[in-house]
Amino acid sequence: MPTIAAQLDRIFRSAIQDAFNMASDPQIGVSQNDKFGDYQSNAAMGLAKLMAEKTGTEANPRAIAEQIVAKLKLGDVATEVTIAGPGFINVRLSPVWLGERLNEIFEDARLGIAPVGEAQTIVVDYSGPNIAKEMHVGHLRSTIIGDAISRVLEFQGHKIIRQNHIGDWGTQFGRVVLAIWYLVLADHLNQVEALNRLVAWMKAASDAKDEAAKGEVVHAVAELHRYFLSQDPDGSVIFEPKLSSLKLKLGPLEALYQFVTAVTDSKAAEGEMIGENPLASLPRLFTTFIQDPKNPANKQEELAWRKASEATLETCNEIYTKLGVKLLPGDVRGESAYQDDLPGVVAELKAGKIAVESEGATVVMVPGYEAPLMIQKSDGGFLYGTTDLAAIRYRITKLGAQRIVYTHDSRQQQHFAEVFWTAKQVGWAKDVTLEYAPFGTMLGDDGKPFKSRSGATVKLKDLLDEAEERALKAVTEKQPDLPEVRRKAIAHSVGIGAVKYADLAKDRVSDYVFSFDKILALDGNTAPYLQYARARVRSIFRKAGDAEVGEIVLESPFELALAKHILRLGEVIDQVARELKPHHLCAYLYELAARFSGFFENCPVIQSAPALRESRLALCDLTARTLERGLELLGIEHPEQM
RNA sequence: GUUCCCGUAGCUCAAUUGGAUAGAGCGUCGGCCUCCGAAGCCGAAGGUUGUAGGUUCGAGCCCCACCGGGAACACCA
Repeated sequence: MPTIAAQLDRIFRSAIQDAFNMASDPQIGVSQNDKFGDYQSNAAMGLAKLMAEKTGTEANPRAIAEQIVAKLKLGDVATEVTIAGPGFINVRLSPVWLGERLNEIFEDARLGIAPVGEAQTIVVDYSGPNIAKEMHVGHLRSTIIGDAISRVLEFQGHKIIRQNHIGDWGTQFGRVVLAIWYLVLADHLNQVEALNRLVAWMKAASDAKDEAAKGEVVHAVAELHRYFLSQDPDGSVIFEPKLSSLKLKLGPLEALYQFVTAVTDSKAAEGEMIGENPLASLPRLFTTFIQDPKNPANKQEELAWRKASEATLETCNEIYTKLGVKLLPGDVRGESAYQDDLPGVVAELKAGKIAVESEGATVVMVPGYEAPLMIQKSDGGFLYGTTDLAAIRYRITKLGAQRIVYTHDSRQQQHFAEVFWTAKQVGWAKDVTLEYAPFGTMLGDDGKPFKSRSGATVKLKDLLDEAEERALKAVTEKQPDLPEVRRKAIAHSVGIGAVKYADLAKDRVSDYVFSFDKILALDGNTAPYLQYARARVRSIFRKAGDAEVGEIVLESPFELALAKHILRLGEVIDQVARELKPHHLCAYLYELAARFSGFFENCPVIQSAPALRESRLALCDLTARTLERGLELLGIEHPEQM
């Protein structure tokens, strides 16, 4: 069944055609105020202006509205059509017709929402964590929003290809390899404690911004480094043999990675020589090794990099599972996957005269931007823009993408604008829609970026754990008699759902303030409220026993208000898909729960006479199924009982 | 310096992308449990949409200038 808005669009469109012999958008919208009607067309005012411009004489919008209304073939859809204000055409839908529509969608698992006519292949690029770093709250929004958008587009019937463009390449890998080298050597040479002491010392010196102390640490690190090197000069004695059997864990790796970064970035590292190189240059050295991974001489570096990737992805997958996000290991195609394509990308851009040489580097001058998009450094190295362009080309030519959606934070706005422009200019994305769905920062109660009390970035896992713990506390308080397994399962659904919903319910473009108390509240636009509303509807059926569900007949205004809203799900899904903004669906579900409350308070179900009871039970069932479908499209669970 | 995003009730957020009287929740005040789940529901108070112009039948939304907050800007990703 087409949406009501779509049906009215068609009817009004042909009425305008009949009246004025012209094609025009009838501007169908839902009435804001119930007293006007249910839907309205705002076309008359625009048409009046258009005609005035054409003929040079004044046109009265109300008269135009009357001519449209005269041609309307609404059949049994509406009971009332009125013209109001400057020329609004208000339509009140027929309760009988609405009842028929509900009975029609009742039989349909998709709730009457037809798949789109022309299915597209859409790539959705989201999450994108970095290797050797645990996911933190900064990755939450991309992961959650990207997942919800994917689900909605998929439900519409599009072919969705999820792409996890992980940060698994680049100059930072020298540091990662160096960190693993320290890890392995320290372990084998009984220097773990010594290394840990240095790590703690460096952190203290960095926190205190004490340059002199940092210099001392760097000196000590260099000493340990030289000792390691003396025991295993080319990695063949300890590093390589131990590497293949190494069980690398992300936690220790990340700590050591940060340590290596702090050490090699410090000024003192320039003065500390390791063989022919200063300590600071070692990461760059490893980076050059790793950029030739197929060379047998670089086997150990390549293996270390792979270990780091595996350890990171393992942890990410745990998070994805916990979040109930539909990102699978097979969706991972990170920056490293495009390395072979980069020279070709640059060559093609140069051949097309889109990229030019500038100060020894290769850049694309994008109109409107002062800074160009860099695609090759003067030393021949490539940049993330190059990788992004290679990914676009791959997605279009190999994956057959007709639309590519990026959910990444708004700081990348300029970067994506330049990359998209370049992809269009070179011709790869000629008939492809490239869309950037940016989002703002997650803030703490203080209005500053969300951090722990000590000021550190909050690990995503810790945030989710706390949400579940708080939810468990609430469940235990309200339902102490439930067995612990059940309570934990509910707490998982509620806690994780609350975090996800809080993120999805806000317009993604602006920053938003995160507060555990608010997102877990049972009042207001929260996941627990919707989950509760749905559990409450379902409980009616437990109470009703074997009562039958029957034909829906709408009489009470509360039934009508609920019915009209249920029938709007398809319109809202269209809107979410068009704008890539899941918060419209959240607002819809919240309104649905509110209208159900009105119905529930005023319309007895079980105690009613058989025919009415059957009708109202069917309405309850449709409400529950709409809530369930909506929550599923957001990626949020709905426990049977709370 | 250039470019971009955001300023809406005390607080957290909406407003069908230019439509009618700017809506919710929290908080405040007042009601509702012999009654289908009170983790709930109903009602009241609360606004010069940062400021000042402009565009038109109509502006929270578009244009201009300010004010305030945030961000990105050549060899990191």
